[in-house]
Amino acid sequence: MHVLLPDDTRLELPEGATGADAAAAIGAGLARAALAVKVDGVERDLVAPLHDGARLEIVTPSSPDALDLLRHDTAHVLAAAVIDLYPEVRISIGPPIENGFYYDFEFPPGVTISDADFDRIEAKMREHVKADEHFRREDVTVAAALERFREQEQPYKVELIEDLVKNAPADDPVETVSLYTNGPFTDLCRGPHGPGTKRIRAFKLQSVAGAYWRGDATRTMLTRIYGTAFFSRDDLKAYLEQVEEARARDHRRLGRELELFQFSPVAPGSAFWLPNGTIVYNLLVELAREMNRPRGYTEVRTPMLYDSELWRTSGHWDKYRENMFISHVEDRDMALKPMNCPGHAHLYSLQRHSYRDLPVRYAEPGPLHRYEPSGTLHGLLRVRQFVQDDAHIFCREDQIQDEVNGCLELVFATLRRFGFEIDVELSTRPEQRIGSGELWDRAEGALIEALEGQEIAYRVNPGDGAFYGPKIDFHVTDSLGRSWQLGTVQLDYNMPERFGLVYTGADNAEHTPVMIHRAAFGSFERFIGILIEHYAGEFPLWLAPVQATLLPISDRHVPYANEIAATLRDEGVRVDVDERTESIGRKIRDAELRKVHYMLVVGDREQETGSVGLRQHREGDLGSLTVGGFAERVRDEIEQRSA
RNA sequence: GCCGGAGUAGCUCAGCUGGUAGAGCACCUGUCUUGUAAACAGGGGGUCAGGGGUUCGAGUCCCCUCUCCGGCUCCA
Repeated sequence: MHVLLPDDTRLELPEGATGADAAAAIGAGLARAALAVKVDGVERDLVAPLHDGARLEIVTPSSPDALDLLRHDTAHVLAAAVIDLYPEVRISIGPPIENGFYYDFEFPPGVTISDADFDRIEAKMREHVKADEHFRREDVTVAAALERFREQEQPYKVELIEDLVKNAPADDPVETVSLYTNGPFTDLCRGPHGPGTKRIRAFKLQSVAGAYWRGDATRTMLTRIYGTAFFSRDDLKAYLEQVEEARARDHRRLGRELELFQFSPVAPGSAFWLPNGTIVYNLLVELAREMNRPRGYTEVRTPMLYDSELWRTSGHWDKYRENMFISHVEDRDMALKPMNCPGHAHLYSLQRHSYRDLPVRYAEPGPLHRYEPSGTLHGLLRVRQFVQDDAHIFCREDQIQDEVNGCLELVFATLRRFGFEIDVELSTRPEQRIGSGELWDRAEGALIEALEGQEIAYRVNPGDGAFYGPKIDFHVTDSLGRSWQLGTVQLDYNMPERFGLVYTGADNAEHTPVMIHRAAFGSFERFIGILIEHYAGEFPLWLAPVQATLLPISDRHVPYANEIAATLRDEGVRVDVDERTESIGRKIRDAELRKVHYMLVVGDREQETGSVGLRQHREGDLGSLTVGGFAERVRDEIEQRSA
């Protein structure tokens, strides 16, 4: 028989040859490196027999999916080690994930695992690795597998098999399942696996966490152990260093170090913005206003606290009440707004509107409150009080196209400034929805037309739209390669209906407007959290709380420093003066640690010539410059407002 | 909210199996008057998250509450 290799060469092999045989036939080095094979594009074990004419690809450590395979192997080794240590443990699933793998266990009552146990577990794992246990596959009948796992009192495995059978398509019923065994440990597993545990050279257990069985909050909480694995110790080390780098950029840490914001137990989930952070915050709010103004938005201010009647009208009382702060006063239920849309819809209804007035575009950078469960709070990225840069557009059907186009343009213009890569996702009609199919066709069509009209590449996320309409989401990738959902544009036929919104048409009849919800930053809180990590705390000049700091050589130069500071402030530069009685070396060091862009050293020389000694963050000494020259340079740089 | 972990000076942390709280940085004072990443000396500062319990004695052991951290569910 023969197989075809990726470069289309034909490889003759004896009947019944395996992937390992094929690798050996190609070369000894490849045979040693081989982990698995891809037969006609499907991953298989190295020891699986090949069929005549198969397209064959040998999976080695340099193959794209090889790390997943290795990590899956490692997850099995973890389970084997845990069973060694806790024979009573119940096992569930253990897949590879983005940067490693996990395995979920149910430990016997009273047993808890913490990272203090990792040494013991890792030592056990190393025994399995050292033994170079081979991964052996067997295909058994469903009945045999069920019996086996029932006997071993592994209810999660039993449930998995039962569901496999239940969920199989009628024309392709599941009759057998595959089991993989390494050493004493057998697991239900689709495979494939590498040849043996010896390939697991560099692994590390990382953390332990609770995880609901099957991600369902009503079911058992299992103990999840996270780990990672690489083909070489160097790769593992590099990865751990990268994790360390991300930790150093943690916005919660930088927020405190740079005196941007703090949190306090007296207001969980709500930031206290310090003066430096407030500067950044206000600059972003101002940017949002500047984006809105020329695009026909008007700013409005609506109440924070509303009678429950409003929330019943909007549907929030049914669908969103658990996320709202509610208080009972004078026999009425009042709730803080978690979103602006109902207030804006109500505001629209307070006035009469003619078709000539539309579109009406309301923006409101005001605080929102959402009751987020305590366990979900996370620095600025998940808070209970925040401000969205959202706006609501009320328009006629025939205006949707232009308005959506305008929103797309605005979101891109806003986010691009920060040096993010932007991915666009279109979410279409969900199972649970309101409105006719025809309405959805129109709404989705309008979004698609806008995206394609502007030649924006997008991914479709079928069924993930809001119940009232389809949406376009904007995801950005930060400097650490992490993805965040920020902006959104949503079409809404529902809210205007519920609020009975109307406009008078050219035909003198009343018509229902369409509502568009849109935001570019999402929330300022989350956006600043992301920005801090994206820039590692080194904001671009236009956003930096302190743009320049005056460093007098000695006390007698302080008056001159203050004089220059006053001049620069007049020019709109944010500047401070280090008046401490400290050495210049010390002042420079502290300014560098504060990540201040420009350090202006002033001593006798500068005072005599009316200049400043310019030093730039990370760049070092740039020589001397006149005060006017520096002011001009900084002003230009600030005006560009670029990342 | 759920599971696990943690909470000691403003920050980072030490404090062995219970025996009366410590370091570095920061802060304050004094001396030095500094030329491109840390001058020197002295000093103040803690109901050991809060409450209850065990004990002759609790930062240390037990229980409850709060907050934070890592996840899960959820989410801008």
